[in-house]
Amino acid sequence: MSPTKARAPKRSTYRHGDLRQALLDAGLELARGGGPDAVVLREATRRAGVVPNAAYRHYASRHELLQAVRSAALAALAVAIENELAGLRRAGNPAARARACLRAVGTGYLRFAQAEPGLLRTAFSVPDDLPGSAVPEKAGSSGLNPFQLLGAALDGLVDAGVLPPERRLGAEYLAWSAVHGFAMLVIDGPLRTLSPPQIRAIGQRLLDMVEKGLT
Amino acid sequence: MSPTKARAPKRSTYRHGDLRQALLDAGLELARGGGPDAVVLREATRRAGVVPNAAYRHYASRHELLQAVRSAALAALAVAIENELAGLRRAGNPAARARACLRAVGTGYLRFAQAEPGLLRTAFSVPDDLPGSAVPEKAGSSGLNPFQLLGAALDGLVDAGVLPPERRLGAEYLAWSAVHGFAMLVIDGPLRTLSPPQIRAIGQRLLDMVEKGLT
DNA sequence: ATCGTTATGTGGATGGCGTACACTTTCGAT
DNA sequence: ATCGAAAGTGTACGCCATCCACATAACGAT
Repeated sequence: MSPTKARAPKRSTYRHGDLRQALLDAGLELARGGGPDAVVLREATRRAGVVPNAAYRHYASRHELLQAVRSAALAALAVAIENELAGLRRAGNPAARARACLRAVGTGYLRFAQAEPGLLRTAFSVPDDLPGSAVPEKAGSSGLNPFQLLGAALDGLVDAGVLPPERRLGAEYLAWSAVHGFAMLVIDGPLRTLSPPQIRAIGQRLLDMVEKGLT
Repeated sequence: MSPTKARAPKRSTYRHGDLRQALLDAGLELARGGGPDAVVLREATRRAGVVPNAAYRHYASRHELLQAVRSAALAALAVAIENELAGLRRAGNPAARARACLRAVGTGYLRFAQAEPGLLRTAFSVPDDLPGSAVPEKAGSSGLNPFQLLGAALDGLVDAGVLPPERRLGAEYLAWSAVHGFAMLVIDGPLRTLSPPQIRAIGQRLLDMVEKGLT
């Protein structure tokens, strides 16, 4: 018979090389497909070609692995936003440019939500226990997290004279809430069944609302 | 010794009476405390004083029970919003009244989010598989679900001449996104650590933004 | 080069979970 | 009184996270 219980994963080297990273990658893949609940420790070790317990040499628990996946997912979101910002054609008018920046942050967020719903859900899933800081630490390639990218865009609006300075404080929360809420309702909420074009259209109107309501 | 394995739950009657409802209640209680993941079938049956498998006479799977809990949680949200609307002092000006209605829907939503975070998270958790309609069916005591209550408030704005009719279509999505997103970020997102007064203040500004951005 | 030390994986076990199948008890219609 | 369906129980399986003891390979001091 073929060995039904191939318990010991076959690997040329006893050492794995970089199991920690391999587990993170596997976890990200799982999260991509099924959100935070799909990040199953045993499955991650399976994919890394290693016995379940090996994971505990690198993460104290499933929650720690999940936390690492969360951070990575958040960083991926930051990268997506940065890409959106990078693809921005620079309009002459500073005010228009500042507005475009804010919109780019929003559309980057929404684009990511549609492209990687599992990762977005994971990034913002509850950390089960950890108190955690008010705002995520992890950063994208530019060293900024999504929240900071949004803040920068808002600063730009103030500099361009579009947003009155007295309305700047806490404005991140307002803009973020609108975009995040829409993303969530679209990903797994009641707006799930809207067609992609509908979603894009409403997304644009949402950004209109934010822009108008904020300034 | 006390019987370590009290397998057969002690009940005077072999029949339970209304196990279906008892399981729903237990599930709601679990969801209240820990969100959708806390709705554990075995624990629900335990609380109902019944063996795990008994649940399958009333729900085909854990997911079906969870779905029932979801509906109940959504109905609870609708009730909370209705209460907020009921407590509204009727201003003379129709326009002001319509605005107050919209605000009441928003504040009811946010109040519920703070009072029952577990239920709100459960109400909007992903239904795992079911396609489901675009908008929840279940209703509060007035027979309307939260989405419909919001729609009614927006209709009122149009009637009062505050909201241009051409902006009415899809306006629910915009308002809902903002409020829902804020609720989510506050419940288990990065805004978790804000103080309740801060939250209330920002919540009001959020509603300002929606009102201004929408009309 | 040798030899511990220690980091890293393995094996085996425990208890919780969802759920399938077969059995038993009770209720209500006949 | 009888019998069939409805509701609960028992047993079992496989999956999960995690604990403990053990094995092995890589590395640094000698």
